[in-house]
Amino acid sequence: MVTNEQYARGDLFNPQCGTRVVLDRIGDKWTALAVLLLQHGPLRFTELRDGIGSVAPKVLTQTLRRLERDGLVTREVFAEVPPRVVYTLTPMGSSLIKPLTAVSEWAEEHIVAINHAQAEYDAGV
Amino acid sequence: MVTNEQYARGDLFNPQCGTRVVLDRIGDKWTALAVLLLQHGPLRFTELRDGIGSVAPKVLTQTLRRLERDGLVTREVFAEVPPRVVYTLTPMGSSLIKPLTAVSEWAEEHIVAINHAQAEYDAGV
DNA sequence: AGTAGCCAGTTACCAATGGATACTATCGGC
DNA sequence: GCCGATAGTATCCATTGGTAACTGGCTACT
Repeated sequence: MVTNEQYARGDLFNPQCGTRVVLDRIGDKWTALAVLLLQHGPLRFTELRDGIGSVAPKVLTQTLRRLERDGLVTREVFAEVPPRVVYTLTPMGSSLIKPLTAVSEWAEEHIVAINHAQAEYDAGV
Repeated sequence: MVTNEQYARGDLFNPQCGTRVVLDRIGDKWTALAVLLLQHGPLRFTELRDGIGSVAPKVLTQTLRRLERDGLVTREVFAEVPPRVVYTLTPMGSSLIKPLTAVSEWAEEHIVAINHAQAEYDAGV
């Protein structure tokens, strides 16, 4: 039975809906973090890599290339030695900061409760 | 060189920061979508599975178990035939809806621009 | 009596994504 | 003529996600 109510949920049930497409894109392991890290200004490849700390260069490259393809960051190469590559948020990329920050703030507020819930669950409550 | 500015970025550079831990958790393939789908009320396993459409039952089970462990959803089993299992957002889970909706709205607003950027990138501009 | 079906999964196996480590190109300095 | 710095590739391994088939308890149909 398909009710009005189901429709009122938005078309999240449709795999083609913008939300789902975008979640597929920014919902991988490092994309959201990379955008958040770039919010205060451009960063170089190594700054991102060392900042994240645990990402393999291959994976960081993939992440940044996808962001570039999606029009969320620009990649500027300076033909110097040693080479310098700078990643910068585009206006569209910057506009994503606000919603991502909302998630980030939620995270900071609830991380303790989440850890607590996990401990209870694991204790077999 | 470590500047004040780097500190002002928040401790996103620290892998233990709440934001990063939470992004690791809800940043997998189906978690955010599952929470969004549950926002209008409880759903059964098959409702989620059929609604998402392309998720394997094994993976959906994993996703829901993680959400339960994190204290974001509750899992109620009714000992009927055929069995009935209902997933419901906890208050903490519900509080995540607002930030996730912010991302969702951003997605709906920018999906066209993203597709456009992709097409340009792929055309080798 | 036998069988088929419903729901909420589980099991076994395969594909795709992510991670660790080593290597490359370029050039200036030692 | 060798080292080091940067921004990556290349190669191989680990972890996650996906596919398809099966389970188990009970009901309904034949």
